[in-house]
Amino acid sequence: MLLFDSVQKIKREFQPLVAGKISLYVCGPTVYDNAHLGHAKSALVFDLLVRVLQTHGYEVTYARNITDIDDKIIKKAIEQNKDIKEITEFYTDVFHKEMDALGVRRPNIEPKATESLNAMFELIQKLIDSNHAYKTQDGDVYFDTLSDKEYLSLSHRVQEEEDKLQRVESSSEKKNSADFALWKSVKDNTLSFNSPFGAGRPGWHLECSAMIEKHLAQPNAKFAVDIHGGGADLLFPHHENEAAQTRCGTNHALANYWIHNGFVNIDGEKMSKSLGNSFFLKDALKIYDGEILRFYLLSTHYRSNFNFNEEDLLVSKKRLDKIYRLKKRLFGLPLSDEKTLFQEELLKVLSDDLNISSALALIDEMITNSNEILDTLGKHKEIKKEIISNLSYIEKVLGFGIKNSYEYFQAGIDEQTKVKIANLILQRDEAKKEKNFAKSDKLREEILAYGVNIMDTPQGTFWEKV
RNA sequence: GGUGCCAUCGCCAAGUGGUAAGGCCGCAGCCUGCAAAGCUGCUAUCCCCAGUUCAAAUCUGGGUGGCACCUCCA
Repeated sequence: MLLFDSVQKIKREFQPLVAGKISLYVCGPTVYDNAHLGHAKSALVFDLLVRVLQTHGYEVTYARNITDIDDKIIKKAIEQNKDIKEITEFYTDVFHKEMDALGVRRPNIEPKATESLNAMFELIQKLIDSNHAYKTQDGDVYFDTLSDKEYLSLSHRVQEEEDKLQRVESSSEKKNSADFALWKSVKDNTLSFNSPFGAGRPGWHLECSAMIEKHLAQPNAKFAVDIHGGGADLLFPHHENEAAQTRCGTNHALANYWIHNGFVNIDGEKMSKSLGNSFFLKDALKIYDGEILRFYLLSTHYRSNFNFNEEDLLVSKKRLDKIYRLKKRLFGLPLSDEKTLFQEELLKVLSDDLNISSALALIDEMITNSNEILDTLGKHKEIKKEIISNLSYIEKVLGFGIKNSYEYFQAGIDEQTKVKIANLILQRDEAKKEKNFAKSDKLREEILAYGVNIMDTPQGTFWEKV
């Protein structure tokens, strides 16, 4: 398995810290607003990574945090005159449901900041004890970036000399402009926790380091976890700071491999709250099937920037349709998990830093070959078994084709309409038998008016939602 | 300004030294009462210039054009 390590900037052969096991930590959402397509992309990428690693036989422990302590959450709670917990629980629940719709499996561990405070206190204390952190007169605790010789080694950034020298006169503030808060003292009545460092709130970067120590860290390994992931924008400062905290506060570095996914843009522009062009998942899911969104968002390489547009999304729908049409041709036949060459090749390309384009090309080729065989050798039992096992392999590794194929094609059509369509098809079949094609064509028009397509096959007439 | 990434057919997109995958669209055909679906065939020399090499989309240098991070952000 080759993975591109975004810190070393090369593809590296993956070697786990413990044979057969993998620890993976991914930065999850701050639950103060609806998730957008970018959150979906990130979750999908790591869902795919976990599936591929598991297919290789690794036992993966996957943790993705929920940030439920944050200034933006507090702001929203005040604005809406709601309890903070009400906000965080609501958006956590929405996030879960939306991820389910995308076929993103839940991580094994989903730690929350509010449940990880003791781990954070421990880490802060260690950093203070080792002179990597200091307390200001205001009661804040800062990480001393100058005390970490390797600071900025992750993001390969060069710290400006002026910045370094920019020592602040007042002792109540931080020593260096790059220093970041581990603990922020809070004087108001918003959201505050008691700590050995006084009442306050943790800095954002701290929770990830603390949670990793608490839930995943290998005590005697060189790295706390095998893989740490997140969106490309997190590399600096978030991951840089996490790495510094862990490096200085524990006896190991944070992660052996760093994986960062690319961005989702809309009309060539970055989605952002400030630009007001966020495409929220809840809105996307109203228009498009979750599995189509899954296919679309995964259809280009995870590190590339992704430019969302509806035309390309509809192409993804067509490609997914082809999987389901093949599945429909084999409807009702027993499942099979026979190993095939196709599966071997699929896993091989996905093992090269998740080369999804090559994987999709293999799938299209498999579908075309299978359709051709079914067209010509309709009764070939062994071949059918192979195709079925290939389809279930795609389901397992990529999460495509998980639904019942009839339900997939008829989703969103109510029962009443389904009955009407079925009746019209019966009438049309009668007209066709009588060779009354004028009538049968007229009936077809009526059927198409429901926004569905029909197809005559030797097994009868089927319909699909357009 | 600093750091880094990218530029492949009308569109999306692999390939990163050995002579251009795949999908969409389009065209032609098979199948069909006609369609739809499915199948078959056809469609690019890789932003520009120079260099290295027996050989470059792939390496080097220089352009041009996009983009990201440097502040909360997936």
